[in-house]
Amino acid sequence: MSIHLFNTLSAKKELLTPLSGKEIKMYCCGVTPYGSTHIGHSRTFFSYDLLYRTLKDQNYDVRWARNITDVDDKIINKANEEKTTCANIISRYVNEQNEMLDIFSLCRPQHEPMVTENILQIIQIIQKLIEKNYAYISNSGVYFRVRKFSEYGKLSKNKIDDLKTGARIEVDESKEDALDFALWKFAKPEEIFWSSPWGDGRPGWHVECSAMIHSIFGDSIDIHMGGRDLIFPHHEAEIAQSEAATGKPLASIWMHAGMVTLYGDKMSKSTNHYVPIKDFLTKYPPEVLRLVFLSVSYSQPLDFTFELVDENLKKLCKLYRFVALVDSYLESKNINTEKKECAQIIFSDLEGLAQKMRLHLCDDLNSGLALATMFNFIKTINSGLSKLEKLNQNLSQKDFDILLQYWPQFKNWIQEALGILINKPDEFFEVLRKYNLGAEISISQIEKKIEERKLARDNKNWIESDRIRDELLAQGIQIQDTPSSGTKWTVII
RNA sequence: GGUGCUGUGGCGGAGCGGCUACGCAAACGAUUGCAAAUCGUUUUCACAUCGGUUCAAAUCCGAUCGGCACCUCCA
Repeated sequence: MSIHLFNTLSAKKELLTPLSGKEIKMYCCGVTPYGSTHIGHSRTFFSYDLLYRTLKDQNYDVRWARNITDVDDKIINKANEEKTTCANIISRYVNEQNEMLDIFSLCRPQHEPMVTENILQIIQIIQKLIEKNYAYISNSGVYFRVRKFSEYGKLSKNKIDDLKTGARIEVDESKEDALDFALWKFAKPEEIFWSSPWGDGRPGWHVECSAMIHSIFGDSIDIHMGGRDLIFPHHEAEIAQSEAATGKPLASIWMHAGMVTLYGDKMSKSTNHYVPIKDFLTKYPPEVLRLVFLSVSYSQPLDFTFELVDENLKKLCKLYRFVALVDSYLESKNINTEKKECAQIIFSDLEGLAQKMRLHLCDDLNSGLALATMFNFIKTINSGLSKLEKLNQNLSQKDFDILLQYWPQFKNWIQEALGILINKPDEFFEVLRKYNLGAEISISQIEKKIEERKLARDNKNWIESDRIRDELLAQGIQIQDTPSSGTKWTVII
């Protein structure tokens, strides 16, 4: 199956054609670890994850790198603020990020380069740019000569002269042009620094990514991805540096994940308007956030609200209920032998379901349509099973065979490809119960109550049976009597 | 000011030339001891406005009016 991806560079959806064979070289911009990871960051990380999973699912041999910017003004500022070392700040937030990745089951790249591990490569690139006259040394650092790179602006579609008139950049007397950006910043007193042929200092932000890409992958990669806000100047600068140095295109496809707003305004660390991941996880199970992001296309902006999360929690419950239902059909096949076998085949679509969903994922990661396909399937099956119940008939042998062959396979696929439905339904509802109730009522207590209620119901003592149900309801537990598999419970959302 | 994205039913959100997206919410019915879940039906012209292209436009083009992002560090 061919994969089409929207390329910011060409502003078109393009067929993915790897530079070599089935190998994909992919680089994604990571974060600067100076503050708590928030929902906005995680959205971008979820987008990377979806791309990676889709490529893997299509049997590409993906080599993936995501950097950690461990040298930056903000880290230095934060360290000074807290009177601690940069290393402390970095390890604190890198750990936090890694915890987040684990909690959300986000795939990890094979390479997680740090700037400080790549100083040599950075110096080499800058050296090359100086030799080619693309860079110059001033009294505050080494700068890239933007006007010499004629294609500057090709990613963001900005024209150099438009930028200049609109720029609000502080005029730095030592720069030849206000647009020129730093490749190497000379060290101020008591700042961390490395030696270079031009003087002690540290690398500029943009050059780090170029250097890490070149040291891991070489001159060109297949896919470069990052948040939308990095298009300009970061990615534009990366293109300028790398392509000026090598004369080859840096990346074939440039992908950008949409920004997350919080009740209408952009989530951002600098404006202190954000929901930290830690806070989110005190209220909701992690899988819900994945569904929130899967429901909307990765490139579009997303307005995060708790109403939206609640809606997705309901959707997730619906998905898990369905899994539980189908599982029960597969497990209890031989129980109701007295029932007649149904002549109609209900599960015939199951065989091609994953493939249909794949088709959407391969179309610029259209996870929303993939999910819609799944929901359509659920409706068809529920409708079929509902008729079956009405006629008091059993699943056909053919259906059972289809289930046996394709259902475990499908569940496995959706876990791998979309990263959802990774728990057993019982476990999921148990996790939800903990979120809603803390430790007030245990599963064994719930089950005891259900047992008591069953006794009352058997005696047609409806008053007692309803009393027990209301009691559980007050504790957030919803009872469900099923015709064939007894009484079940779920959590009220 | 420049650049890019965007305006879809009560809400979120796909679709981007002809086909009920999907989900949530609401109402009624079936089912149920009553519920829940599930199924069925409904929520009258859903596609910002005005022009144009076309046999056909939410979808393409133009204009107008909104919203967001970037042009300074940002995922």
